[in-house]
Amino acid sequence: MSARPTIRDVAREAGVSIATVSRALNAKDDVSVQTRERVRAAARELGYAVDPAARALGAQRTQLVAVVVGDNAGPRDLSLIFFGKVLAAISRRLGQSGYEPLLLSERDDTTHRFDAAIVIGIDEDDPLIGDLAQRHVPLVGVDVRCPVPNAAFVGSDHPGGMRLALAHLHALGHRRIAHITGATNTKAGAERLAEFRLEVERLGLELRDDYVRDGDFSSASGYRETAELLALAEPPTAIVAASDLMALAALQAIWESGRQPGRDVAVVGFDDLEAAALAHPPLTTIRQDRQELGMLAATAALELAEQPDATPRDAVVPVELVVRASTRRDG
Amino acid sequence: MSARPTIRDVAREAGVSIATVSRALNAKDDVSVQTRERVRAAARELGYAVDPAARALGAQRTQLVAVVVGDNAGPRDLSLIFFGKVLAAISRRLGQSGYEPLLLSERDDTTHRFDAAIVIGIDEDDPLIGDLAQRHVPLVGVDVRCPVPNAAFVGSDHPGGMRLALAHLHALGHRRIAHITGATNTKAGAERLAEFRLEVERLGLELRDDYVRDGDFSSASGYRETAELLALAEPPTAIVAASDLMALAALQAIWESGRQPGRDVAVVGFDDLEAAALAHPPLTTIRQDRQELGMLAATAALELAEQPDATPRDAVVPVELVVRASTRRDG
DNA sequence: TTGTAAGCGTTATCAG
DNA sequence: CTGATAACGCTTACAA
Repeated sequence: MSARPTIRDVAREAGVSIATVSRALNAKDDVSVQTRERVRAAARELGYAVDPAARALGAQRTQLVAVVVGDNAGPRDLSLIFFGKVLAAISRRLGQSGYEPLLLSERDDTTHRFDAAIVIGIDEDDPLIGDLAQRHVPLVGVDVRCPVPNAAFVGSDHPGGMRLALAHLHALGHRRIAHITGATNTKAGAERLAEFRLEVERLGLELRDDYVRDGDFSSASGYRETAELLALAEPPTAIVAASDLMALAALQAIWESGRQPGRDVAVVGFDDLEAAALAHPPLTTIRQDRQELGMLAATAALELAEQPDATPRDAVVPVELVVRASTRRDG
Repeated sequence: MSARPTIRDVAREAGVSIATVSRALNAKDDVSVQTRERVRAAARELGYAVDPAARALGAQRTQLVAVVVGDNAGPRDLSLIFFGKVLAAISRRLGQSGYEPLLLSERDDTTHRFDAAIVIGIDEDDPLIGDLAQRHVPLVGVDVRCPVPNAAFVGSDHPGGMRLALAHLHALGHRRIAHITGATNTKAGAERLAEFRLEVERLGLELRDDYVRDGDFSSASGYRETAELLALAEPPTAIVAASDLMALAALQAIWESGRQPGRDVAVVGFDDLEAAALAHPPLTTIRQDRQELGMLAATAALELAEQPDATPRDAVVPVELVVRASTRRDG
């Protein structure tokens, strides 16, 4: 029994034409309130729901938002550690407006059509961005500034985060502060590094080349560079790592050198992953509001999907210093 | 310029009818090889790609697989910590076959249509499962046994994992072993608990009620229950936690009690999250092959999508004991 | 405010 | 093996 009811069934039930049903259900303003209510009642009665495929074909909109999670912040699965929460928030926000996220692989043949796309963790010069722009897909970059017109941007306040970290350490009396960078082909990595340099000068500290170490967000690089730092003739008393994963690895390297993190070397991370609070000692870190990031990205995508000519506005999400024992002398 | 080419353009270019184009492109067997090649060439030439909406309307298949990540393993965002990697693998595998994952929220109005669904981290009696089954959507459960006919199952070997953990600890000489359970409304939580009981008996150890503590996978519960265990008159010498998050929290509680994890109390986790190796001491754990889990789930979904009457087969993915310092006396 | 009817781009049926 | 042609279910001018 029960083939899915179509718009025609609803029309019959409500005693109107299918065009009217369509209008009523899509909340067009040119339907009388009465008819609209009657139609809606009929639809509810029959358990009718628009067929998205038919709608897509007829109206050229799919109610789908593509989400592309690249891997410039670590291999793709690692990126999902960071972005999982963002993804969840995106999904939630889109759902509220009757949209749904389509999870795209970066090198997908991208067969499906969608009304907007959110890109995360990909490079600014990724050809994907050009492709999408050319197809007139409204774009939202999360921590990615898409170099095309009409793309929205949502990102964390990375420079602000670095300032918070350095101010905190400086206030604790640290003067020899090192930075293990993230991948500098990402906005997060590049901005944190740039601000580190500026702020170190601003604080009147010496900007030593050997205190700026190339990492790539991965724990492996964090471990490696920390070991190098500790081996210096004059090791730093504090390390700011551009990711929690690197910071956790730093703690490990510090323990293994016979020192005690917090007491002997202070460590600050970035992100506030779940594991940060569970570290030993618990990790001081710059928390990013991943929930808010996702919410804003989704909202921007919806706006652009519904009026592609709207001028996309940038959103910079504040970050927060979370102080834990890894920067405490009595750690 | 350049409206997307349609099947008609390809037909014209190749000098055949649109019906033939459709057949050729869909690899039907009733097209001559020559025509097929000619059509394909024309399609490539024009940069033609099927419009998925039109296809969905005509053929009743969307090339979409819904992925529902519930939150019975922690709030939704937390679940993504575990399942992010699974998700990535699903996405990759689906992409290979021209399908794409649609990320559904559990309480979504599920407007979109899809050819199969993969459910993760939801309860077996979640109404969603019934809904989907009724709509004749082929189902694949990851660590969820869907109580409907024709649903495939993919899961880790939880009992095997527990046996590995206990055998390891027993071999190290531990006799007072406790378990902090996961949420027992999940297969992972329930099976690990059940096997813990069986195996403790099998090893000839005493099965003490106060050594079986109710957790829910979250770090908070891990911390709480570990503290309780340490406060016992006769605390255990080893703890098996049903998740790494709980195990990491256990390490913390142990440190804070003035004991040293590994030396004084051994800890084994489950999952092998990225953070496990970065803990202090690094965490011994039962690694789940999340990549394989996702791959198998996607493969099962594809099979069912393409022939819904195929008998779904169960897949149990082996787990692996990863020994690190948290079970080493010299930890 | 509402109805009629022409697409939207495929797939599938049925002749040929 | 190939070609017409009728669905598929909806949106949207255009008319009324």
